[in-house]
Amino acid sequence: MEFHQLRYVCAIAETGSFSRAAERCQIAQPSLSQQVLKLEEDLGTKLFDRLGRSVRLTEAGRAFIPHARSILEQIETARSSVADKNMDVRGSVSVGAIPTIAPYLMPRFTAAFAKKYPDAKLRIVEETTPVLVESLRDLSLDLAILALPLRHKDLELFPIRTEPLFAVVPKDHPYAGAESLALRDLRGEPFVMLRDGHCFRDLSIAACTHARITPNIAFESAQFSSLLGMVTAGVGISLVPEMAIDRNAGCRYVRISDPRATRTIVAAILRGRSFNRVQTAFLAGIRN
Amino acid sequence: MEFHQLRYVCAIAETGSFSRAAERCQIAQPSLSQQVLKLEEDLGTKLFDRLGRSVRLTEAGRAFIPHARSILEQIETARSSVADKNMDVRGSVSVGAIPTIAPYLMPRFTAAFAKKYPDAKLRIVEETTPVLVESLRDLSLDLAILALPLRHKDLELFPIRTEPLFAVVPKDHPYAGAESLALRDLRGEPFVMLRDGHCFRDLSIAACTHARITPNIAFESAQFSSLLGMVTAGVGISLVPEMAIDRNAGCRYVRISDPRATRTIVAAILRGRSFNRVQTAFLAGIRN
DNA sequence: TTGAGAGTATAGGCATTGCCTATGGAATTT
DNA sequence: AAATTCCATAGGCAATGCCTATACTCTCAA
Repeated sequence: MEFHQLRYVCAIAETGSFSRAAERCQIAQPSLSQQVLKLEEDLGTKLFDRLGRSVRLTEAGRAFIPHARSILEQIETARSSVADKNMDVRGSVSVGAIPTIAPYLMPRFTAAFAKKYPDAKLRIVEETTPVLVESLRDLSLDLAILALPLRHKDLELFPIRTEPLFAVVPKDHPYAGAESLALRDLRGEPFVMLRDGHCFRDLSIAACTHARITPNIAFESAQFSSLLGMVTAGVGISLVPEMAIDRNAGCRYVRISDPRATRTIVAAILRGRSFNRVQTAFLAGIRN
Repeated sequence: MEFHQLRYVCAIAETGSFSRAAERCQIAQPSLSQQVLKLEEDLGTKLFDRLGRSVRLTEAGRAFIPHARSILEQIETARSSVADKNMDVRGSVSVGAIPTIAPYLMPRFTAAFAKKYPDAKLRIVEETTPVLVESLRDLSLDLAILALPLRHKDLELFPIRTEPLFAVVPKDHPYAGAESLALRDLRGEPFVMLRDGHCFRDLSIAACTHARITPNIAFESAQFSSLLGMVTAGVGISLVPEMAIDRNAGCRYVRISDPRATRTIVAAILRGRSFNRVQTAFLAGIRN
């Protein structure tokens, strides 16, 4: 039994003629005749009586045709359900972002995205890189906004942006009015930094090590805003990515001139994943 | 979209692996892989994510699989419904018989048939040959028990029995004690016969004509029993087929020795008709 | 009664399809 | 690091579905 055979027998049942059914199905009449014969052999019974020049359903045929019609209808329903799912703007997307990106990138972007896809279901989580990578792997997250470097071959990465690092200094700091400075200029300064586990801390230390300075870490925290408060209080200076600049705080931001003092933000997905319309739109949107 | 593709994707959904699905479907894994790819191209979306060495349904796949399962189930239901109909002992059969056969053949046979097929639905009608032939043609009858000669190419005939003709004479007739007689011996005798429209009348007259006698028809009726009454009363003699012999009547039956003085009874169906189990059984039964 | 027309069935040919085996590529396990 | 496992690709081939041509039968009109 094949689908085209079902289409042919239904066409015969509707038109009352092999020839007209063949026209409707856009095949030659002998081809249709052969396929009907084949189906009848497969089922072990005649579906049509050939009475001279007219054709009539047999009892078995009358029993069969409603099933055949239903199957063909369900094929269309199956196609539609897949097409709908594929184009559904009511889909969901789960996105993770690391804490040094989430508060600066996600609010504005997700507000704009929700406006564009009002029926989409967004789920945003803020976690560290290892946690987010694991969630991508177990498929509880569709997308993660991370920072390089990453060494996961099973992830497919889409660059979003590369931003310079800035030194945050107290208002009365000698470098407060400088247009830029080199990392080596910060040798001997006390630092306030994110604690272990944050990839930005690793990035900062890597940049310092490359500039041959060993940062004296006077204070650690889990969020930039705490760090900024400490800088304002004169406890020490810090490094932040450009997106974390807060113009209203009592600090000054000075661009780091070292060419390697940058952070590349990426969107990461698990390699091999297929996405629905909403997920695809989110990924496309956040890259622009 | 083809049935085998649906079988393959359902097997993957159930086993979680292309390789195990291929085993279950008894085809090589590359063949299954290609068919899944073809279905995905046809639908325009991925049904499965290939994640390293594991496979997982996509959203579109999760939407599709229930439909695919339902379609495959319905295919089996369709097959079953046809097979059931083909083997159903509760089917119906409509049979016609001409008046010179019906009262002698149908009662005993239909009683035996009803005992053998208690759930079958029998419908028996008694009509003349032209009416029965027309009913076969418009499909209101499945089978007709008729007598030769017939000249209908659209009918398929199955011989039941050939029986000799008998002369019916009064008890005190000179031939009453004869073992047999030739038709020519009846020249000059008055006849009582069935009226026009009955094929047995045509048969009788044809036999007489062939024997070179012109029967003097003193009385006509529509049934043998009336004819028998007239013979008993001495109004004339008659011809009857063997099956119409009534041993309890006040007449004597003498076999006609002319070799052409016979009647062949046949079961007739419309050429090209397919039959259900009950109709097939009836036809087979009445031929034995 | 005869010939034309209409409809289904058969025959043979051919492009396409579904399956095969062999093997490549990548991930996972030992 | 090597072996194993799983899916994907490649090339070959038998089976299939369609084609055209035509046979056969029935119906209709002259």
